[in-house]
Amino acid sequence: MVSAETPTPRRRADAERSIARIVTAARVSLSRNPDATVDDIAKAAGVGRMTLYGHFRTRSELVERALVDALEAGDKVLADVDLGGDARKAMARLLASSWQLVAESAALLTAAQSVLPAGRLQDLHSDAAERVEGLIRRGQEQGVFRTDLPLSWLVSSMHYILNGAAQENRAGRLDATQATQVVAATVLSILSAPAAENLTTP
Amino acid sequence: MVSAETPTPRRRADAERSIARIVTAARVSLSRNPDATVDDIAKAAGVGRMTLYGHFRTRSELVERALVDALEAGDKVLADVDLGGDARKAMARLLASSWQLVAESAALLTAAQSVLPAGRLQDLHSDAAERVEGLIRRGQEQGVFRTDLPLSWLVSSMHYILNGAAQENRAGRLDATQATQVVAATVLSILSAPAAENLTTP
DNA sequence: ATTAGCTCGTACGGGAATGTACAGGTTAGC
DNA sequence: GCTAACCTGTACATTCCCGTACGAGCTAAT
Repeated sequence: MVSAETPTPRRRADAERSIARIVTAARVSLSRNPDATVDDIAKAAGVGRMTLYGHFRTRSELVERALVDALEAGDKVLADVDLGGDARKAMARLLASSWQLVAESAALLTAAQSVLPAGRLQDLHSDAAERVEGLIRRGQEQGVFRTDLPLSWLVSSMHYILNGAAQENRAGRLDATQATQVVAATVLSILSAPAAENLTTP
Repeated sequence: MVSAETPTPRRRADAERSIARIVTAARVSLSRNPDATVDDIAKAAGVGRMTLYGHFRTRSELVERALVDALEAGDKVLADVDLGGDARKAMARLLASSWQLVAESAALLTAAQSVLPAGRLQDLHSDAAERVEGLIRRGQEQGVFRTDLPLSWLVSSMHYILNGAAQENRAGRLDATQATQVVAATVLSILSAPAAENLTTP
Protein backbone atom coordinates (compact mmCIF):
# COMPACT_ATOMS: atom_id res chain seq x y z
CA MET A 1 0.00 0.00 0.00
CA VAL A 2 2.95 2.27 0.67
CA SER A 3 4.37 1.75 -2.77
CA ALA A 4 0.90 2.21 -4.25
CA GLU A 5 0.48 5.59 -2.61
CA THR A 6 3.75 6.98 -3.91
CA PRO A 7 4.69 5.08 -7.05
CA THR A 8 6.73 8.02 -8.36
CA PRO A 9 7.76 10.25 -5.49
CA ARG A 10 9.67 12.50 -7.86
CA ARG A 11 7.23 15.38 -7.93
CA ARG A 12 8.08 19.02 -7.49
CA ALA A 13 6.46 20.97 -4.67
CA ASP A 14 5.15 23.28 -7.31
CA ALA A 15 3.20 20.50 -9.03
CA GLU A 16 1.81 19.30 -5.74
CA ARG A 17 0.32 22.73 -5.15
CA SER A 18 -1.28 22.79 -8.60
CA ILE A 19 -2.85 19.40 -8.07
CA ALA A 20 -4.31 20.48 -4.74
CA ARG A 21 -5.78 23.63 -6.30
CA ILE A 22 -7.24 21.65 -9.18
CA VAL A 23 -8.86 19.06 -6.94
CA THR A 24 -10.50 21.62 -4.68
CA ALA A 25 -11.59 23.61 -7.71
CA ALA A 26 -13.11 20.45 -9.14
CA ARG A 27 -14.99 19.81 -5.92
CA VAL A 28 -16.42 23.32 -5.89
CA SER A 29 -17.27 23.47 -9.58
CA LEU A 30 -18.80 20.01 -9.80
CA SER A 31 -20.84 20.60 -6.66
CA ARG A 32 -22.29 23.68 -8.27
CA ASN A 33 -22.71 22.20 -11.73
CA PRO A 34 -22.28 18.45 -12.34
CA ASP A 35 -21.66 19.13 -16.03
CA ALA A 36 -18.79 21.52 -15.41
CA THR A 37 -16.27 21.48 -18.24
CA VAL A 38 -12.64 20.62 -17.82
CA ASP A 39 -11.97 24.15 -18.95
CA ASP A 40 -14.32 25.54 -16.29
CA ILE A 41 -12.49 23.63 -13.60
CA ALA A 42 -9.10 24.70 -14.87
CA LYS A 43 -10.18 28.34 -14.89
CA ALA A 44 -11.63 27.98 -11.39
CA ALA A 45 -8.29 26.62 -10.27
CA GLY A 46 -6.47 29.53 -11.89
CA VAL A 47 -4.61 27.15 -14.14
CA GLY A 48 -4.33 26.44 -17.84
CA ARG A 49 -6.31 23.56 -19.27
CA MET A 50 -3.13 21.85 -20.41
CA THR A 51 -1.64 21.96 -16.96
CA LEU A 52 -4.68 20.07 -15.78
CA TYR A 53 -4.23 17.42 -18.43
CA GLY A 54 -0.65 17.13 -17.29
CA HIS A 55 -1.89 15.68 -14.02
CA PHE A 56 -5.16 14.00 -14.96
CA ARG A 57 -5.42 12.00 -18.13
CA THR A 58 -9.18 12.14 -18.47
CA ARG A 59 -12.07 14.08 -17.04
CA SER A 60 -13.37 10.92 -15.37
CA GLU A 61 -10.10 10.51 -13.53
CA LEU A 62 -10.44 14.04 -12.20
CA VAL A 63 -14.03 13.51 -11.13
CA GLU A 64 -13.13 10.35 -9.27
CA ARG A 65 -10.20 12.08 -7.59
CA ALA A 66 -12.45 14.94 -6.48
CA LEU A 67 -15.00 12.51 -5.11
CA VAL A 68 -12.39 10.53 -3.22
CA ASP A 69 -11.02 13.75 -1.78
CA ALA A 70 -14.47 14.85 -0.62
CA LEU A 71 -15.21 11.47 0.89
CA GLU A 72 -11.94 11.45 2.79
CA ALA A 73 -12.72 14.87 4.18
CA GLY A 74 -16.15 13.65 5.20
CA ASP A 75 -14.68 10.60 6.82
CA LYS A 76 -12.33 12.77 8.84
CA VAL A 77 -15.21 14.88 10.13
CA LEU A 78 -17.25 11.80 10.91
CA ALA A 79 -14.40 10.35 12.92
CA ASP A 80 -14.13 13.48 15.06
CA VAL A 81 -17.77 13.53 16.07
CA ASP A 82 -18.87 11.91 19.33
CA LEU A 83 -21.51 9.40 18.28
CA GLY A 84 -22.19 8.13 21.80
CA GLY A 85 -25.02 8.94 24.18
CA ASP A 86 -28.52 9.78 23.04
CA ALA A 87 -28.77 8.89 19.36
CA ARG A 88 -30.87 11.96 18.62
CA LYS A 89 -28.32 14.30 20.08
CA ALA A 90 -25.52 12.42 18.40
CA MET A 91 -27.29 12.78 15.07
CA ALA A 92 -27.80 16.48 15.70
CA ARG A 93 -24.10 16.87 16.42
CA LEU A 94 -23.20 14.92 13.32
CA LEU A 95 -25.46 16.99 11.12
CA ALA A 96 -24.31 20.29 12.57
CA SER A 97 -20.69 19.60 11.79
CA SER A 98 -21.08 17.85 8.47
CA TRP A 99 -24.28 18.68 6.65
CA GLN A 100 -22.70 21.18 4.34
CA LEU A 101 -19.89 18.82 3.44
CA VAL A 102 -22.20 15.88 2.90
CA ALA A 103 -24.52 18.02 0.82
CA GLU A 104 -21.69 19.03 -1.46
CA SER A 105 -20.55 15.45 -1.79
CA ALA A 106 -24.08 14.49 -2.73
CA ALA A 107 -24.04 16.90 -5.66
CA LEU A 108 -20.59 15.71 -6.63
CA LEU A 109 -21.86 12.17 -6.34
CA THR A 110 -24.48 12.69 -9.00
CA ALA A 111 -21.74 14.15 -11.15
CA ALA A 112 -19.71 11.02 -10.66
CA GLN A 113 -22.70 8.78 -11.24
CA SER A 114 -22.80 9.60 -14.94
CA VAL A 115 -19.09 9.07 -15.41
CA LEU A 116 -17.87 6.24 -13.21
CA PRO A 117 -18.73 2.57 -13.68
CA ALA A 118 -21.69 1.30 -11.69
CA GLY A 119 -20.20 -0.45 -8.69
CA ARG A 120 -17.32 1.99 -8.24
CA LEU A 121 -19.52 4.48 -6.40
CA GLN A 122 -20.81 2.15 -3.73
CA ASP A 123 -17.30 0.85 -3.15
CA LEU A 124 -16.02 4.34 -2.51
CA HIS A 125 -18.54 5.58 -0.02
CA SER A 126 -19.62 2.35 1.61
CA ASP A 127 -17.62 3.22 4.73
CA ALA A 128 -19.41 6.48 5.35
CA ALA A 129 -22.81 4.95 4.67
CA GLU A 130 -22.17 2.13 7.13
CA ARG A 131 -21.26 4.51 9.90
CA VAL A 132 -24.47 6.48 9.48
CA GLU A 133 -26.41 3.23 9.34
CA GLY A 134 -24.79 2.17 12.57
CA LEU A 135 -25.89 5.34 14.31
CA ILE A 136 -29.43 4.94 13.07
CA ARG A 137 -29.50 1.33 14.19
CA ARG A 138 -28.32 2.33 17.62
CA GLY A 139 -31.12 4.88 17.79
CA GLN A 140 -33.59 2.18 16.86
CA GLU A 141 -32.34 -0.01 19.66
CA GLN A 142 -32.75 2.92 22.02
CA GLY A 143 -36.33 3.19 20.82
CA VAL A 144 -36.00 6.80 19.70
CA PHE A 145 -35.74 6.14 15.97
CA ARG A 146 -38.48 4.55 13.92
CA THR A 147 -38.38 0.97 12.71
CA ASP A 148 -41.43 1.03 10.44
CA LEU A 149 -39.49 2.09 7.35
CA PRO A 150 -36.60 0.36 5.55
CA LEU A 151 -33.21 1.36 6.90
CA SER A 152 -31.89 2.01 3.42
CA TRP A 153 -34.72 4.47 2.84
CA LEU A 154 -33.94 6.34 6.04
CA VAL A 155 -30.36 6.81 4.91
CA SER A 156 -31.40 7.76 1.39
CA SER A 157 -33.99 10.29 2.53
CA MET A 158 -31.36 11.89 4.72
CA HIS A 159 -29.20 12.38 1.66
CA TYR A 160 -32.04 13.84 -0.35
CA ILE A 161 -32.85 16.30 2.42
CA LEU A 162 -29.23 17.36 2.78
CA ASN A 163 -28.87 17.73 -0.95
CA GLY A 164 -32.09 19.72 -1.06
CA ALA A 165 -30.96 22.04 1.69
CA ALA A 166 -27.78 22.73 -0.25
CA GLN A 167 -29.77 23.52 -3.40
CA GLU A 168 -32.17 25.81 -1.57
CA ASN A 169 -29.22 27.51 0.02
CA ARG A 170 -27.53 28.09 -3.34
CA ALA A 171 -30.80 29.36 -4.81
CA GLY A 172 -31.00 31.96 -2.07
CA ARG A 173 -34.22 30.53 -0.65
CA LEU A 174 -32.66 29.25 2.55
CA ASP A 175 -30.38 31.32 4.72
CA ALA A 176 -27.11 29.59 5.57
CA THR A 177 -27.43 30.54 9.23
CA GLN A 178 -30.76 28.85 9.72
CA ALA A 179 -29.98 25.98 7.39
CA THR A 180 -28.21 23.99 10.08
CA GLN A 181 -31.19 24.08 12.39
CA VAL A 182 -33.66 23.41 9.59
CA VAL A 183 -31.72 20.39 8.42
CA ALA A 184 -31.44 18.94 11.91
CA ALA A 185 -35.13 19.46 12.65
CA THR A 186 -36.19 17.90 9.36
CA VAL A 187 -33.92 14.88 9.54
CA LEU A 188 -34.79 14.16 13.16
CA SER A 189 -38.46 14.34 12.28
CA ILE A 190 -37.94 11.73 9.60
CA LEU A 191 -35.99 9.43 11.89
CA SER A 192 -38.15 9.75 14.99
CA ALA A 193 -40.74 7.18 15.89
CA PRO A 194 -44.07 8.45 14.53
CA ALA A 195 -46.86 9.60 16.80
CA ALA A 196 -49.93 7.39 16.74
CA GLU A 197 -52.10 9.90 14.92
CA ASN A 198 -49.74 10.00 11.96
CA LEU A 199 -49.75 6.32 11.14
CA THR A 200 -51.07 5.79 7.65
CA THR A 201 -51.63 2.07 7.86
CA PRO A 202 -52.85 1.19 11.37
CA MET B 1 -56.38 33.74 -25.90
CA VAL B 2 -58.54 31.68 -28.21
CA SER B 3 -56.65 32.83 -31.26
CA ALA B 4 -53.36 32.22 -29.46
CA GLU B 5 -54.25 28.63 -28.71
CA THR B 6 -55.16 27.74 -32.27
CA PRO B 7 -53.31 30.12 -34.58
CA THR B 8 -53.43 27.60 -37.45
CA PRO B 9 -56.21 25.13 -36.85
CA ARG B 10 -55.43 23.37 -40.11
CA ARG B 11 -53.80 20.25 -38.73
CA ARG B 12 -54.45 16.73 -39.82
CA ALA B 13 -55.69 14.17 -37.28
CA ASP B 14 -52.62 12.14 -38.12
CA ALA B 15 -50.28 14.95 -37.06
CA GLU B 16 -52.17 15.41 -33.84
CA ARG B 17 -51.56 11.79 -32.99
CA SER B 18 -47.84 12.10 -33.66
CA ILE B 19 -47.57 15.16 -31.46
CA ALA B 20 -49.31 13.39 -28.62
CA ARG B 21 -47.00 10.39 -28.90
CA ILE B 22 -43.94 12.64 -28.99
CA VAL B 23 -44.98 14.62 -25.94
CA THR B 24 -45.65 11.56 -23.83
CA ALA B 25 -42.42 9.99 -25.03
CA ALA B 26 -40.61 13.16 -24.04
CA ARG B 27 -42.15 13.02 -20.58
CA VAL B 28 -41.09 9.43 -20.08
CA SER B 29 -37.59 9.82 -21.53
CA LEU B 30 -36.77 13.07 -19.76
CA SER B 31 -38.05 11.73 -16.45
CA ARG B 32 -35.68 8.83 -16.78
CA ASN B 33 -32.75 10.83 -18.10
CA PRO B 34 -32.79 14.64 -18.12
CA ASP B 35 -30.14 14.66 -20.83
CA ALA B 36 -32.14 12.52 -23.23
CA THR B 37 -31.35 13.31 -26.84
CA VAL B 38 -33.88 14.50 -29.37
CA ASP B 39 -33.11 11.31 -31.20
CA ASP B 40 -33.76 9.24 -28.09
CA ILE B 41 -37.14 10.85 -27.65
CA ALA B 42 -38.04 10.39 -31.30
CA LYS B 43 -37.11 6.71 -31.11
CA ALA B 44 -39.13 6.32 -27.91
CA ALA B 45 -42.08 7.84 -29.71
CA GLY B 46 -41.62 5.46 -32.63
CA VAL B 47 -41.09 8.37 -34.95
CA GLY B 48 -38.32 9.74 -37.12
CA ARG B 49 -36.22 12.56 -35.82
CA MET B 50 -37.28 14.80 -38.67
CA THR B 51 -40.92 14.26 -37.91
CA LEU B 52 -40.22 15.60 -34.46
CA TYR B 53 -38.52 18.68 -35.85
CA GLY B 54 -41.54 19.19 -38.01
CA HIS B 55 -43.58 19.91 -34.90
CA PHE B 56 -41.04 21.35 -32.50
CA ARG B 57 -38.48 23.80 -33.73
CA THR B 58 -35.99 23.31 -30.92
CA ARG B 59 -35.30 20.86 -28.13
CA SER B 60 -36.13 23.52 -25.58
CA GLU B 61 -39.57 23.97 -27.09
CA LEU B 62 -40.18 20.26 -26.71
CA VAL B 63 -38.96 20.19 -23.13
CA GLU B 64 -41.23 23.06 -22.20
CA ARG B 65 -44.17 21.40 -23.91
CA ALA B 66 -43.54 18.18 -22.02
CA LEU B 67 -43.33 20.03 -18.74
CA VAL B 68 -46.55 21.92 -19.37
CA ASP B 69 -48.25 18.67 -20.25
CA ALA B 70 -47.06 17.01 -17.04
CA LEU B 71 -48.10 19.99 -14.95
CA GLU B 72 -51.56 20.01 -16.48
CA ALA B 73 -51.94 16.33 -15.71
CA GLY B 74 -50.83 16.97 -12.16
CA ASP B 75 -53.26 19.84 -11.84
CA LYS B 76 -56.07 17.60 -12.95
CA VAL B 77 -55.24 15.00 -10.31
CA LEU B 78 -54.90 17.67 -7.67
CA ALA B 79 -58.32 19.03 -8.52
CA ASP B 80 -59.94 15.62 -8.06
CA VAL B 81 -58.59 15.07 -4.56
CA ASP B 82 -60.70 15.99 -1.55
CA LEU B 83 -58.52 18.38 0.43
CA GLY B 84 -61.06 18.91 3.21
CA GLY B 85 -61.20 17.45 6.70
CA ASP B 86 -58.15 16.53 8.70
CA ALA B 87 -55.14 18.04 6.96
CA ARG B 88 -53.01 14.97 7.68
CA LYS B 89 -55.49 12.63 6.06
CA ALA B 90 -55.97 15.05 3.18
CA MET B 91 -52.22 15.12 2.64
CA ALA B 92 -52.08 11.32 2.75
CA ARG B 93 -54.83 11.16 0.12
CA LEU B 94 -53.05 13.72 -2.02
CA LEU B 95 -49.76 11.85 -1.84
CA ALA B 96 -51.32 8.48 -2.51
CA SER B 97 -52.90 9.62 -5.74
CA SER B 98 -50.17 11.87 -7.02
CA TRP B 99 -46.76 11.06 -5.66
CA GLN B 100 -45.66 9.13 -8.70
CA LEU B 101 -46.80 11.87 -11.03
CA VAL B 102 -45.22 14.63 -8.99
CA ALA B 103 -42.01 12.66 -8.69
CA GLU B 104 -41.78 12.29 -12.45
CA SER B 105 -42.49 15.97 -12.94
CA ALA B 106 -39.71 16.73 -10.50
CA ALA B 107 -37.20 14.88 -12.64
CA LEU B 108 -38.56 16.58 -15.73
CA LEU B 109 -38.32 19.86 -13.89
CA THR B 110 -34.60 19.52 -13.42
CA ALA B 111 -34.36 18.75 -17.11
CA ALA B 112 -36.20 21.96 -17.86
CA GLN B 113 -34.14 23.93 -15.39
CA SER B 114 -31.03 23.74 -17.54
CA VAL B 115 -32.88 24.73 -20.70
CA LEU B 116 -35.58 27.26 -19.90
CA PRO B 117 -34.98 30.85 -18.79
CA ALA B 118 -34.94 31.45 -15.05
CA GLY B 119 -38.39 32.80 -14.21
CA ARG B 120 -40.25 30.65 -16.73
CA LEU B 121 -40.25 27.67 -14.39
CA GLN B 122 -41.83 29.35 -11.40
CA ASP B 123 -44.46 30.90 -13.65
CA LEU B 124 -45.43 27.50 -14.95
CA HIS B 125 -45.88 25.60 -11.74
CA SER B 126 -46.84 28.37 -9.37
CA ASP B 127 -50.46 27.16 -9.35
CA ALA B 128 -49.61 23.69 -8.13
CA ALA B 129 -47.22 25.01 -5.51
CA GLU B 130 -49.84 27.39 -4.15
CA ARG B 131 -52.37 24.65 -3.71
CA VAL B 132 -49.98 22.52 -1.70
CA GLU B 133 -49.01 25.55 0.34
CA GLY B 134 -52.66 26.16 1.06
CA LEU B 135 -53.12 22.65 2.40
CA ILE B 136 -50.07 22.95 4.61
CA ARG B 137 -51.25 26.30 5.93
CA ARG B 138 -54.60 24.80 6.78
CA GLY B 139 -52.84 22.01 8.67
CA GLN B 140 -50.86 24.61 10.57
CA GLU B 141 -54.06 26.38 11.57
CA GLN B 142 -55.46 23.06 12.74
CA GLY B 143 -52.35 22.69 14.87
CA VAL B 144 -51.33 19.37 13.33
CA PHE B 145 -48.53 20.70 11.10
CA ARG B 146 -45.43 22.38 12.40
CA THR B 147 -44.82 26.12 12.25
CA ASP B 148 -41.20 26.19 13.39
CA LEU B 149 -39.79 25.87 9.88
CA PRO B 150 -40.22 28.13 6.84
CA LEU B 151 -43.23 27.22 4.72
CA SER B 152 -41.15 27.32 1.55
CA TRP B 153 -38.81 24.76 3.05
CA LEU B 154 -41.65 22.42 3.93
CA VAL B 155 -42.82 22.49 0.33
CA SER B 156 -39.31 22.08 -1.01
CA SER B 157 -38.47 19.17 1.25
CA MET B 158 -41.65 17.44 0.12
CA HIS B 159 -40.43 17.71 -3.44
CA TYR B 160 -37.02 16.38 -2.58
CA ILE B 161 -38.52 13.40 -0.79
CA LEU B 162 -40.86 12.63 -3.67
CA ASN B 163 -38.05 12.95 -6.14
CA GLY B 164 -35.87 10.75 -4.00
CA ALA B 165 -38.53 8.08 -3.74
CA ALA B 166 -38.79 8.03 -7.51
CA GLN B 167 -35.03 7.63 -7.87
CA GLU B 168 -34.88 4.85 -5.30
CA ASN B 169 -37.74 3.16 -7.05
CA ARG B 170 -36.01 3.34 -10.43
CA ALA B 171 -32.78 2.07 -8.89
CA GLY B 172 -34.62 -0.98 -7.61
CA ARG B 173 -33.96 -0.13 -3.98
CA LEU B 174 -37.57 0.70 -3.15
CA ASP B 175 -40.48 -1.50 -4.10
CA ALA B 176 -43.25 0.33 -5.92
CA THR B 177 -45.90 -1.26 -3.74
CA GLN B 178 -44.45 -0.01 -0.47
CA ALA B 179 -43.31 3.29 -1.93
CA THR B 180 -46.70 4.93 -1.46
CA GLN B 181 -46.77 4.16 2.24
CA VAL B 182 -43.13 5.09 2.72
CA VAL B 183 -43.60 8.43 1.04
CA ALA B 184 -46.70 9.26 3.08
CA ALA B 185 -45.04 8.29 6.35
CA THR B 186 -41.93 10.31 5.60
CA VAL B 187 -43.69 13.44 4.41
CA LEU B 188 -46.13 13.43 7.31
CA SER B 189 -43.23 13.09 9.72
CA ILE B 190 -41.63 16.16 8.22
CA LEU B 191 -44.83 18.17 8.39
CA SER B 192 -46.00 17.12 11.84
CA ALA B 193 -45.39 19.24 14.88
CA PRO B 194 -42.23 17.93 16.53
CA ALA B 195 -42.28 16.15 19.87
CA ALA B 196 -40.62 18.04 22.70
CA GLU B 197 -37.65 15.73 22.94
CA ASN B 198 -36.67 16.36 19.35
CA LEU B 199 -36.35 20.11 19.52
CA THR B 200 -32.82 21.13 18.69
CA THR B 201 -33.04 24.73 19.88
CA PRO B 202 -35.35 24.91 22.89
C1' DA C 1 24.11 27.17 -13.59
C1' DT C 2 22.44 23.34 -15.51
C1' DT C 3 18.92 20.12 -15.86
C1' DA C 4 14.68 18.19 -15.42
C1' DG C 5 10.18 19.02 -14.43
C1' DC C 6 6.38 22.13 -14.81
C1' DT C 7 3.33 25.70 -17.06
C1' DC C 8 0.59 27.22 -20.73
C1' DG C 9 -0.97 28.67 -25.39
C1' DT C 10 -2.34 27.42 -29.91
C1' DA C 11 -3.65 24.28 -32.88
C1' DC C 12 -5.67 20.00 -34.45
C1' DG C 13 -8.66 15.74 -34.76
C1' DG C 14 -12.54 13.03 -33.20
C1' DG C 15 -17.11 12.47 -31.52
C1' DA C 16 -21.69 13.67 -30.34
C1' DA C 17 -25.72 16.54 -30.56
C1' DT C 18 -28.43 20.33 -32.51
C1' DG C 19 -30.77 22.27 -36.25
C1' DT C 20 -31.26 22.89 -41.61
C1' DA C 21 -31.92 21.38 -46.42
C1' DC C 22 -33.58 18.47 -49.76
C1' DA C 23 -36.20 14.95 -51.95
C1' DG C 24 -39.06 10.72 -52.40
C1' DG C 25 -42.86 8.27 -50.56
C1' DT C 26 -47.34 7.97 -47.89
C1' DT C 27 -51.78 9.34 -46.23
C1' DA C 28 -55.65 12.11 -44.67
C1' DG C 29 -59.39 15.05 -46.37
C1' DC C 30 -62.21 17.15 -49.72
C1' DG D 1 -58.59 10.85 -57.30
C1' DC D 2 -56.20 15.15 -56.33
C1' DT D 3 -53.96 17.94 -53.49
C1' DA D 4 -51.74 19.36 -49.68
C1' DA D 5 -50.15 18.01 -45.58
C1' DC D 6 -47.44 14.69 -43.40
C1' DC D 7 -43.64 11.15 -42.57
C1' DT D 8 -38.98 9.69 -43.39
C1' DG D 9 -34.03 9.11 -44.54
C1' DT D 10 -29.74 11.02 -45.85
C1' DA D 11 -26.73 14.47 -45.91
C1' DC D 12 -24.65 18.61 -44.19
C1' DA D 13 -23.17 22.80 -41.35
C1' DT D 14 -22.43 24.16 -36.71
C1' DT D 15 -21.23 24.01 -32.17
C1' DC D 16 -19.24 22.16 -28.07
C1' DC D 17 -16.24 19.39 -25.53
C1' DC D 18 -12.76 15.99 -25.01
C1' DG D 19 -8.12 14.51 -25.54
C1' DT D 20 -3.46 14.87 -28.13
C1' DA D 21 0.61 17.13 -30.16
C1' DC D 22 3.98 20.44 -30.42
C1' DG D 23 6.78 23.99 -28.64
C1' DA D 24 8.40 27.84 -26.18
C1' DG D 25 9.11 29.82 -21.65
C1' DC D 26 9.45 29.43 -16.57
C1' DT D 27 10.94 27.43 -12.04
C1' DA D 28 12.19 24.37 -8.55
C1' DA D 29 15.99 21.40 -7.01
C1' DT D 30 20.67 19.51 -7.10
